[in-house]
Formats: sequence, structure tokens, C-alpha cells
Amino acid sequence: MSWEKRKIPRVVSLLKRKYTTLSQSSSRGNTTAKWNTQLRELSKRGEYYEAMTLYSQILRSGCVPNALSFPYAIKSSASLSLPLTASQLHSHVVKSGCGNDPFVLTSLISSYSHFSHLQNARKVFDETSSSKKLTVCYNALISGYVKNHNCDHGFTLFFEMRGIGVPVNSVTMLGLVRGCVGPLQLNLGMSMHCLNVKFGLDNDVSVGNCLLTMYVKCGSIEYARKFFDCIPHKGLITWNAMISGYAQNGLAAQVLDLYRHMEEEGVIPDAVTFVGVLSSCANLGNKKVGQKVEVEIERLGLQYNSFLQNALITMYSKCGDLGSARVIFDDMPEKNLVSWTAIIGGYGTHGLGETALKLFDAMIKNDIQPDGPVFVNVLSACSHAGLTEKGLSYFYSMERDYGLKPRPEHYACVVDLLGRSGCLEEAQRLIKSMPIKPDGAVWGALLGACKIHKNVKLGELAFEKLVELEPTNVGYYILLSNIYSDVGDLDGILRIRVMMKERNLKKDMGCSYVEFKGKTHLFVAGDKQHPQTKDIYRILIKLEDLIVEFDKLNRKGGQERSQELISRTRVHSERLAVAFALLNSDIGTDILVIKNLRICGECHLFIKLVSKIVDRQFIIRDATRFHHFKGGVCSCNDYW
DNA sequence: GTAGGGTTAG
Repeated sequence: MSWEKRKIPRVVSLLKRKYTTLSQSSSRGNTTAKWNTQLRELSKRGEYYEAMTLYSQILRSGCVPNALSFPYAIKSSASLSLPLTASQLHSHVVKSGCGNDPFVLTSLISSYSHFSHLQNARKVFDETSSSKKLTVCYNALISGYVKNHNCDHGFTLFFEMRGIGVPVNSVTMLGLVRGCVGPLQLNLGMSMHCLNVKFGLDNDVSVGNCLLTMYVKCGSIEYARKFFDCIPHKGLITWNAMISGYAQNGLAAQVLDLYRHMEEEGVIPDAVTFVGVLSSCANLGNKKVGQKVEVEIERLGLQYNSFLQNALITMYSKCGDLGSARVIFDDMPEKNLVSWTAIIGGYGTHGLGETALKLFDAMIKNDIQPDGPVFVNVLSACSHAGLTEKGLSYFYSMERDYGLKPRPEHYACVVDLLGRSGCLEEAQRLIKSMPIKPDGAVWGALLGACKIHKNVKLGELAFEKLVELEPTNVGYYILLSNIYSDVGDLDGILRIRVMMKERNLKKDMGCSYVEFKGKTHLFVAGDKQHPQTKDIYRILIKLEDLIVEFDKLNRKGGQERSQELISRTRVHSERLAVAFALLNSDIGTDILVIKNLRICGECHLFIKLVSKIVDRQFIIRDATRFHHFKGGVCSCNDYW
């Protein structure tokens, strides 16, 4: 890309010089046709820089470009993001007498929309005589409005064109459907879907893809899947849209499932597919599939794609293999902000805060400007490694040195940082000093710190705020209840239970999953579906016996705790996952990743003891906390 | 032989 950027100013000045002689020169129609063929070829191949060079050659040769030249030139200049040449080309169009050609005008409308110059686009549209206003002109302006977040104008124009009988085609639908994003627009999107069928355009693959994305962006992944299953001829982009949709909604298991289907159908994936699949492997901690994908990437020659390299770094570091992540990172010739963020996050979540900070400093030395998300990783790295002072100094430098205003997620990290180190009052003071409204993550971090330091009073205060902000988030109720439990306040526990009952809140069914031989094994509480169920429960009983033994040896008279740990009526999913992992002891990693939706205090203790007894490490991902820090990796991993 | 469009990373 950089070489292109260097050449662009030259193109602009070339155009300026050459056009001055254009109006005087004679036109030779035949050669213009010849040039046009070449221009079309270049533009179609996406070689826009070459197309612009050719355009300036046309001018230099003394030929006058015609209605067949301009669309390609205008498109190429827009694709190269040359706003100056856009208006220059407009004046060329006028001077060459092509100002009446609907296709040239359409190109101009689209080009102006591309640069968000909607007034200019509208002006071109309005100055076009109504007999020349074809569907394409409307389409260009509609999609211009929608792309520039001006959907109302887009829909108004759509009703206008229907009112005066201008035919609608699939491109009109593409422009409009793109405007239906967000949960409030689902109805609108669905009515567009109906209209599309009514117009008989439901065989168009592109509109189908666009509708699919619409359902995803409107938050209705179920409709998206239903629709996906109904599409008879799925293209690569159709598969990608569904895979990305699942991936962006955190439905990682579904992503891997769909990817398997795609392989079975013989569809060749591309970089976009792999990005979605790798991020899902990362979230599931599924290194086996991740590695298989890496082999595929190399087989298809996509290993130099920076999106994929970044996705691989994240995948390896989230799967506990920081070494492989580092190798990929070091081999990257051009590391961008995302690459640095990924590797810093990797070291941070692995508790190697010092290395994470060294990498951040190296990034700054490499002239990469930091942004909000990289600071989330830096701050959470400090909090994981207990680097309180350093964390604070980085926090202060955000605004002072880089002009970045801290967002709630940054405050949440610093509250976590202060809270973990026992500075609960400072944490509270920081929240009070916030210029923006603290969100659930901020108060949640304080509540979490209160759990660690058994501070009931402050915990209750944080809880009060949390109940206002996120009244249905069960995790916070459980957290406060656990604080009460720690200090032996039975009344408190009862109060929380009553509160949850009144609000009809139930601890939602948690599940745990473990990766083994490229497959994800999912367990819910009391699960008896797994083929190895019998052996899993056998192991579990053995573990419980061992825990009682261990407790007897290590704690004098503390058997009640271990009794509490084993006398459960329904076996929690975490325990089933741990037992499964131990049963299949050939699982190739020392560290076992268990991802859980919400992990309870007893299970934490259970796993901690099992880990000590069998001498194995477990990484636990708590998805509740993970979601708080969407876009940044924060305190989602705990190590035993 | 003209235009318009869909899917990517921390």
C-alpha cells in the first residue's frame, strides 16, 4: 500500500498539468475507443493506480475522453481515495460534453458519496434531467445516503422512485438493506426482505448475502441461520457472512460446526473465513483446530495476510501457547497496532506483565500510535501481574502523552488494579472522580475487589449501583452472596436469595467445555449425555475421596469445607469437564483450558484442590467477565 | 460494451 501512497501525489499533479492542454487539442475518436478498452481492463482488475496513469496518458495523447472513459476513471480515482481528482474529473466531464450521460453522472454521484460529499452528489442528481434519471442514478444516491448514515433520505428517495415508476432492481435493495442495522430496524429489514421477494429478486446471491448480514446486525442470529439454510446456492461470501455473524456474536462452537460443513461441501475458504474460524478457536481455547487452520492457510498461500497473522497471534495466546504466538509476531515484517495489541494482551493474560510493558514501550519506539484498546491490555497486564504503580503511571500517561480520554473500560481496569492490591478506598475515590458515568464493569471491578478483601460495606455500595445498572446480571448477586458467605453473614445470603426470587432471576445454566482431539466436549450440570459418562462419574468420586484425604492432611479439623465440596445433589459442569480431562490424560497440553459461562466459588476451590493433588494446571475462562471487556482482554483468566 | 453491491483482525 505504501508505494501506492507515494505515487498518488504524482498522479494528481500529472492530471493538473495535462488537462490544461486538453481543451485545445484535437480529438481522435478511434484511439479513444482503444484507450477505453485498456482502461476498462485495468479498472476491472482493480489496478486503479495503473488506470489513473493510463487516463493521464489519454489526456497527454491529445484524445478527449468520452462517456465510456469517465466511469472507469472516476471509479479508479474514488478507489484510490483521491478527492481532489474527483472534482477535477467532474470538470473534465463538463468540458468534454458528457454532462448528460446518465452513467457518467451516476459515477460522479457515487464518487462524491464515497467522499461523503453528499451535497455535491445531490446537486449532480438534481441537475440531471428526469428523463435521464435511470435506476442506476437512484441506486447510487440511495447507497450514498445509507453509507453516510443518512438512511431516512435513502428511504425517502426509494419511495420517490417507486412513486414515479422508476424500476427497482437488486442494487436498489442492496443499498437499502445495508441501512437496516441495529435491533430497532429488524422490522424494517424484514419488510425489505418481503419486498425483495415481491420484486422477484430473491434469486440474487448478493442481496441474499446482504439480507443475511442484516439479520446478524439486527441481533437476530436465529433468523439469519434460518435464512442461510434456505439459500439454495450459497457462495463463499454467504458462508463467510454466516461464519462472521456467529463469530461476532461469540457463538464459537457454531462457527466451527459451520466451518466443518463448509469443508464437507467442498467450498474453498478464504482469509475472511479463517479470521472468523481463528477467533472462535481462540475463544474456545481450541488449539487443535487452530493449528489445522494454520496449515490450511499456508496451503492456500495466505500466510502473509496481516489479518490472519494477527488472528493467529490471538488464537495461540488465548490457547495458552504464547511461544507460537511470539514466533508469528516476530516473523511479521510489518507489525501494525492490532499485532502489538494482540501480543501485549497475550503476555498480560499470562501474568507476564513486565514483558507486556516492554513490548508496549517497543511499540511506541516503533512509532505506532497507541489507541484505547491497546491501553486496556496494558492496564489489565499490570493488574494481572500486580504492577500497581506502573499501571497507574500508564493510566495517567494515556491522556497526558497520547491525548486519549480514558473510557469506562480503562477505569474498570484501574479499579481492578487498585482493588486487587487492597487499595479499596483509592478505587472508590477514582470512581467518584470519573468525568464519565461509571458502567457495570467499573462497579463490578470494585465488587470483585471487595470479594477478595471481604469488604462487606463497600461491596454493598457497589452492588447497589450494579443493581441499578444491570438489574438482571445474576453474576453480581452471586458475588455479593459469596462475600456474605465468606464472612458468615447468613442473613445477607438470605436477603440476596429473596431478592433474586422476587426478580425471578435464576443462575442461568452454566456449561463448561474442554477441547480434546479437535472436538469440543460440552458439559452442563448433571450431564449424562457424554459417551464416557460412566467413567467421568467414576473419576469424580475418586477425586472427591482424594479431596477429603487431602483436606485431612492439610487442614486441621477443617473437614466441613471438603464435605461441603462433595455433597452436592447435582454435579456442576466444571467438575465434569475436569474429570473428563483427567480421564483422557493424553490431552497434549500441560495447561487445560476450561471455558465456563459462570464459575461458582465452590467449583473454584474444587478445581484448585484437584490441581494441587494431580499436579496439573487449569486455565479457566469466565465468560461473564470476558464479556465485560469486549474488545480487550482483561481479568478473564485465572491460574491455579 | 457503460453503473450499482455483499464477508475480515486486537
